Order: sequence, then structure tokens, then C-alpha cells
Amino acid sequence: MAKEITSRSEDYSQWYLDIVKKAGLADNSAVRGCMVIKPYGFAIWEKIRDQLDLMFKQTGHVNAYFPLLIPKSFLSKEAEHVDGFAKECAVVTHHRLMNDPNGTGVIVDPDAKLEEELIIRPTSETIIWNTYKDWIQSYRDLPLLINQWANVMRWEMRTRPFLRTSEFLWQEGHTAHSTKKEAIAESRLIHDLYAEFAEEFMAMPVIKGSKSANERFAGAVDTYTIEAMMQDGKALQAGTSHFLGQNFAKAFEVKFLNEGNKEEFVWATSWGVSTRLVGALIMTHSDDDGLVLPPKLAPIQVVIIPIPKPNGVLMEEANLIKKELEAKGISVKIDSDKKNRPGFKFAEYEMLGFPVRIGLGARDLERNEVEVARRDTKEKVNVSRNEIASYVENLLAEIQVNLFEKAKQFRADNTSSASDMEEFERILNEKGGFIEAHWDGTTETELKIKEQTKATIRCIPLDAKEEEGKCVFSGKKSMRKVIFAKAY
RNA sequence: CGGGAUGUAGCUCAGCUCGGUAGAGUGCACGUCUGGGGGGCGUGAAGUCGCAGGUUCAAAUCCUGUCAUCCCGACCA
Repeated sequence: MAKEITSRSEDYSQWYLDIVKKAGLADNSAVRGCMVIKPYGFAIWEKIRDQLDLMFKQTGHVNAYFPLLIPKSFLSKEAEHVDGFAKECAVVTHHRLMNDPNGTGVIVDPDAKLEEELIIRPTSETIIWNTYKDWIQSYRDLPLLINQWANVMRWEMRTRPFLRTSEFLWQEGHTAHSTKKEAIAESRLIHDLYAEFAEEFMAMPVIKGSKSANERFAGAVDTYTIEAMMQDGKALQAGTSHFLGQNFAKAFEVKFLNEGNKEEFVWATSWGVSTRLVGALIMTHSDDDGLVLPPKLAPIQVVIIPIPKPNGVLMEEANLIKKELEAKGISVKIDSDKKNRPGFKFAEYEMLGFPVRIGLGARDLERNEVEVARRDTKEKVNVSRNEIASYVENLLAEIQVNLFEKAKQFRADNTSSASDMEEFERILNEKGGFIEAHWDGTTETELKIKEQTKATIRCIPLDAKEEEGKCVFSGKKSMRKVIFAKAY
């Protein structure tokens, strides 16, 4: 069975699709633009979800659930918000089907038209703020720190598994505060939390920055983003946290009485990451042999493959090793399936991205050692049997660090700076990656650069140093460089 | 919604020009020899040829219509 995948150099896009398919992460579905997340893909999402959920709770947030359907009229209450999402909403217009009187099959019952049409949430700000209005009366009700894990739907033209699907899973946090300062602090806190998660757990380096007006969330005052670089040099927005000001509070009349018994509008934030992170994980670390997963997010960290012989001693030994590893909190699978040969299994678990593989055969038993292979570098070493648990424990930590350092180096190697448009376009065409350049701060310039080069401003880095320069496009004065790139 | 292509076994595809009993590889099932990097041999199950009409003694093949999917553009986490 030749389960080969297209190489990255040949066709990066096809390589990605091959990984998703052959590592068993997702399938296409009967519905255009939607995907079926298969058990292994979902297991990765569960690792992501569980860790983030823990981090949200550690910072004082609680979970709740709001409905899938939103009255159409809610969307239009915030002017920019409706502009941003109206074009991609699925709309529920009827509530009943009937048998087609003219033939077989069912049709929509024309008598079952809804009085007010409902939309399937593309995001939940509107229904949530409509609800918060009833929950908030006093400054004593604040802050309100709520998150929900949910699915949302945006009717996309072109989709790719995990990176962009019409329906996707995500978390969306929606918080209400009594002061502007506190709301900004909340949006920054989550921004930091996302960056920490990306780097510590996904081993994916990110640039923290704010979005330009043009790239900002519809209805936000400020959008903070974490931007990552994929292996083809394109940028991926991996998570966003928005300071919403009082926009939604005003649209939905969410007011509270402050300590001085005066009525004020509340200050708001919202923030989210989605199943897109699974796509980010794939495109950050994986190689031409398949998926590569950081140990902290691998559904199972170690696979033990017994090299079969007609006795049960190998299985006994494999189980002993498994117990020793599990005692250190390491997740382990023994593949004793007789259907496939060892060589097949080696390739298979590389495809699945298991960080560590242990080969155990008669030869090893005699020598009192095992063969340990790491997925990230493909190195194999023989390890003494009685040191196996601590060796693997250290190795997993080392792999986690190595993946992060490698990705960081890649980003550094593919980040350039440009001082005029000729240089800008040359870098973009020949090398790609991130381009640091001065920008005059106007939407007009941003759009012209986008039109001319297809590169957009990914973010204005928070740690950008103040340095006077000239806008790469207009030549006007600029005080800091921003990050340009082609983006997913 | 514009431009291009494709629908035949679970998957990848051949067959169509020139009409005549539905094919291959892979996967699947069973048996067997194997087993330290994607095994060998044998046997077997599996397809309303996207759908609907038409031409014909006869249609996967020719004609008309229709549906769906994929790729390229406009939109986007």
C-alpha cells in the first residue's frame, strides 16, 4: 500500500489536503463547504479545547451556551457588524416540510413561513448582548466574564479543511466591564493568553499585534491578533481578541448604574479561536512524511510496536513499559495488531504524527534495550531498558522545544524588510514570507498595496519600536513598521 | 456569479474517437508463507457507468436536457 503524499515543494496546497486525508483528520461531507471532523482530528481539537478551557477558567471565566439561531433583526442593530457579516449568513425562513403533492420527495411548506426570519449565527455578539441587557443592572453585576464553545456558520465561497469551512467549531468569549480601562485590559489579557497557548502548547511562534482599521473585526474599536507564519511563507491569523468599546452596549442598550447612581453604557470585549488552529498546527510542523505534532497536543504521545515473534514475552514487556511511561503522565498506545507488518506501522505512525515510537523485538529483549525513534528529526537510538521512562520523558520535552525553535528560525529566515515598492514586490514574488515596512497609516494606501500585490497588513506589532521612516507606498512620514504578507 | 474541466467498484482511473456480455490498480474478506522501514502467493465479494429523455435490433460509448463536484477569479477566522 503506497500511502504517499504530495511533497511540499511540488504542491503545498495538495500536500496539506493529503495530510488532512491520510492522517485521518477530516473528510469532505455531503454538504458543500462543510467537513466531517474524524476521531483523530477531533482528538487534537479536544486537546486544544481542554487546555484553553483550563486557561480561561484560571483567569476567572465561566462557560455558558447561547442559541444557534438569531433573529434577523438583531444583526442590523450594530451598523458595522451587519456590514461585515450580512453577505455570508445562512437564513432560516420556514419551519416545516411537506410531501410534494406533484410527486415524490418533500418540499418546503409554503404555509410555514416564519414571521421573522432567523439567521444561523456567524458569531454571537448580537444575541449575547441582547441577553446581557437583562443580566446587567448595576456595577455589582460586572464584570461579566463568559465564554461559550459552539459552532458557527459563515457561507464561504471557497473552503479548505480546518482553515476555512462554512461551519466551524470555536470558542467565543464575551465580557462586559464597567470601565474602558478594564475592558481593554481584558482584551489584552486574552491576547496574551492566546499567544502563550500558541507558543507553549502548539510550539507555534506568533507575532502579537493590532489590526489596521481595514482588517478589524466588524464592530470592534480595536482588534488584537496573533499571526503565525506557515511553511509556505503565508500568514495565518490564529486568534483574535477585540475591544468593542461601547458599540454593542449602545446598539442593545446595555446600561448599568455606577457607584454614583449614574447610568452608563458597559464596555465590552469578545475573543475567539477556532478549529482553524488544527490547520495551523499541520502547516507549522508537518513534513513530507505526514503529520508532526507537538507532544503537548498529541492525542497519544508514544506508540510501542512489538516486532512479532511467536511468544507472549514481547507483549508482557510492552505492557510493562507502557505502565512505566503512564506513571510519568505520558500517553501510550501499544500496536499489537497482527494485520500489518512493522514496516507498515512505522510509516503509519509517522503519518499520524506520534512524537515518539518505541520498537521492541527479540533482539532488544536479549540486549535489554529498546529502539526509540523521534518523529521531529527521525533519529533512532537504542536506550537501555531500565532508563526508558526517564529517557522518553526528557525526549518529549526536547521535541516540544525543538519544534518551537525550528518554527521560530523558519520565521526569522523568511522575514524581510522593504523600503520601496520595487523591493517590496521583488521580495514578495521571489521569497514570500513576512515583510516589515513603513506604512502611512491610511486605509487608502493599505488597499492600494493589496490591489497591487495581494499582500495585506497582517498586524501592527505591539512591540514595534518607534523609528521614523517613509511609507513604502506613499513616501509619507511613518513612525513604525508594520507586517505585510499574503494571508490565508 | 464569470472562465475551464470532470462524473464508470470504497478510492485513483482506463474503456467512449469507430455502439455489440463492465475493466485495471489499490483497498476490502478468507487462507497461507512471513515479520527490525509501506511484503509474497492463492481464492473471493464488490459497479442503477451522475440523473432524465431521445436515436438504435443494441448505448458507459452518439444526441438533448439536467444535477453535482473540482480548479481559476470576486468574499473571508
